[in-house]
Amino acid sequence: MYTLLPMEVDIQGMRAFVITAEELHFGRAGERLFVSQQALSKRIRRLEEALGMPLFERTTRTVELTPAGQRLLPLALEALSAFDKAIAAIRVSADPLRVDVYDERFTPLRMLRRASERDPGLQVELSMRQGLAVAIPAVRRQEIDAAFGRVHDLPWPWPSELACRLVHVEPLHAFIPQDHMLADKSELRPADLREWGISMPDPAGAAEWRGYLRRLADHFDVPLRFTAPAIGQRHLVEQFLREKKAVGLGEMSIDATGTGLRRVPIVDPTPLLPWSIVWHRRNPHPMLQTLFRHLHAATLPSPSDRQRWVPDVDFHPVES
Amino acid sequence: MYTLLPMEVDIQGMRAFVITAEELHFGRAGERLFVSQQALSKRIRRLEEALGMPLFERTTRTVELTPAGQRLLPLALEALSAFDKAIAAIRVSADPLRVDVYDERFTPLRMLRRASERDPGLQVELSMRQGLAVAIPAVRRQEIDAAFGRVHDLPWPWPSELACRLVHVEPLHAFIPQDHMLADKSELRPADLREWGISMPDPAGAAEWRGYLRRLADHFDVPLRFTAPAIGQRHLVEQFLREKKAVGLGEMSIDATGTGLRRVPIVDPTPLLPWSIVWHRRNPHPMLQTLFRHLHAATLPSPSDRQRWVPDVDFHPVES
DNA sequence: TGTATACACAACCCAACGTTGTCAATCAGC
DNA sequence: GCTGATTGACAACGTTGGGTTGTGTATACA
Repeated sequence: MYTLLPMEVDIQGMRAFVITAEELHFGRAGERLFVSQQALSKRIRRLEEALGMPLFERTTRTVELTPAGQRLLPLALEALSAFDKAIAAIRVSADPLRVDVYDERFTPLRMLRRASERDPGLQVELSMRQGLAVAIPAVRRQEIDAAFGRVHDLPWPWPSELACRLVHVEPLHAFIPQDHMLADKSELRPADLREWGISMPDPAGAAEWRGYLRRLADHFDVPLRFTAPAIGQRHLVEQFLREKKAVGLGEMSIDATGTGLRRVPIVDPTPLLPWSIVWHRRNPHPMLQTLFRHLHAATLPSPSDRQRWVPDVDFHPVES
Repeated sequence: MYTLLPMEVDIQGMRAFVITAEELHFGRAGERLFVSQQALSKRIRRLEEALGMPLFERTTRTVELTPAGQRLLPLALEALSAFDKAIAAIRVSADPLRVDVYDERFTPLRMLRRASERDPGLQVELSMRQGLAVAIPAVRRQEIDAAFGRVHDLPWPWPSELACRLVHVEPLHAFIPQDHMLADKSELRPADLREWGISMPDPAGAAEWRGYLRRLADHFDVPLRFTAPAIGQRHLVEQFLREKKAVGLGEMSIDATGTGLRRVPIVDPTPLLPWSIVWHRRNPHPMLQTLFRHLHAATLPSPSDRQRWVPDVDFHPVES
């Protein structure tokens, strides 16, 4: 027979409580916890039932802590940190987490750096395989524990043993030599690039980024030319500087000062790079969820949003 | 889409670890945790996978902590106590747990007293309805949160919304006036009682205890007489003292000194009273599992054990 | 008053985690 | 040594907790 115990307070519930108490907003807190608003609502309700009293006072528009919730918050933080401490103490001697960040010049490296700054126990071993199309087989073989990249336009169907999650969307800007005709523009529209064209280093093995650029060029009817594969940031800058006509694209957060390039926002719409993290569903590495705790779920713009653009396929969840 | 997180360390796992580290025996630890040895084995294995390293060194005959396990133990205790503290702090103002202990003179009251001594946060409101046959309807109506008693020979089939669990088996001894012919025996066999008979106060509404005594008397072919219902321990003692021939039965742990009664063990076999706790599967009371944590699972003797006896029906799980 | 946005409720469904029934290895006693 | 009891592990199976999406309802603001 399968006897039930009444609901017990669990760590997930406590974490949900703490995050929700910070955000005071079920939707945002749900995103941070990688669950839907409804699921979080259930979790909190379960916790409240397990504790026997409400922790939040909700109206349809506002969320605030009840007195009981206020009392619980510091104690919950303490309990969670005691747990994390216990777990971290055991894991110190464990293997570092092996993560592929695509390349030194993209957002994933920055996200990872921020995570490991916040959590010194999070030991990471980087790899840069220049593309999910290359990194994914390594994830499947468990040679690496996680990889960042775009999960569409891969050369094969999605492997069912892998899971992925959107963790960031990064606006694309144009990077233009200072003596270029467009260099003094304060912003550009994709349509403005039609006569100039886009020039990008060949993503080589990264089928998914080639796919992204192809879809971008096709959608806005902009000529696209691939130059030699770029080896490192400096090489990339040199390639961009050589261009007389076509412009290069790069992530908004890249710092162009001192390179001879100017960064010009692209608007109306702004193309977004969707960054997901990919991992093996059965990967037992204990530090994976520690990493997840430092990443927030991101959301794509609404398909009807005319100010921002991602390829149509990216709206569909990946399927094996 | 339903994305998986890799396994996370949970409280259940930590509690399992702590108990197992105390017992160093999966079977016994499983009993204390109210799960089977196999389930506990899985739990520990999950925890070990979540942490990325083994915590126990097992052979088929021995279990010991690995160095990692030794390091974890004090931290785990600390984390668990931080959790319990947080939970307890919230629950102080909550309703007390309403528990039926059958009667002041039986084991459940002692078990409950021990639990509440160990855990001052466990506030209990007692009731003594003199029988599960009376208490169970109250549990179903959620008037009380739990009740102790024997779960067989009830006047109706087992209500499916209730769960129960064996938490104690208590040997029955004979209580005999000091001037009785049998009073100087050091032990009695059930067969010895045939010529004397058993005299017990009428369990009144407690069909399950009447059933127990009936089965005991029938099985050993001992005459059984019910006297007036006993109101309290003193009344019971008086009834026993009045007997010239038939002997009374009572729990081994009852202290008879100063009552004029002598307690004589019954052996070959010793009848055992099976005490279970009963609760409503959906009872959300937060302190129920706190109570459970202080009760251990008990096990009946093997049916082939000739030294101890319980009614045959008690070996079958209750069914609705 | 219409629209956007908040949380809750309902239906569905997957996989986690319990169960029972074995099995293999070891120890104790004859 | 063999035999039986007892250990933890493995396999197959079933239930349900807890996720999902879709919808409902109330509030705030233009």
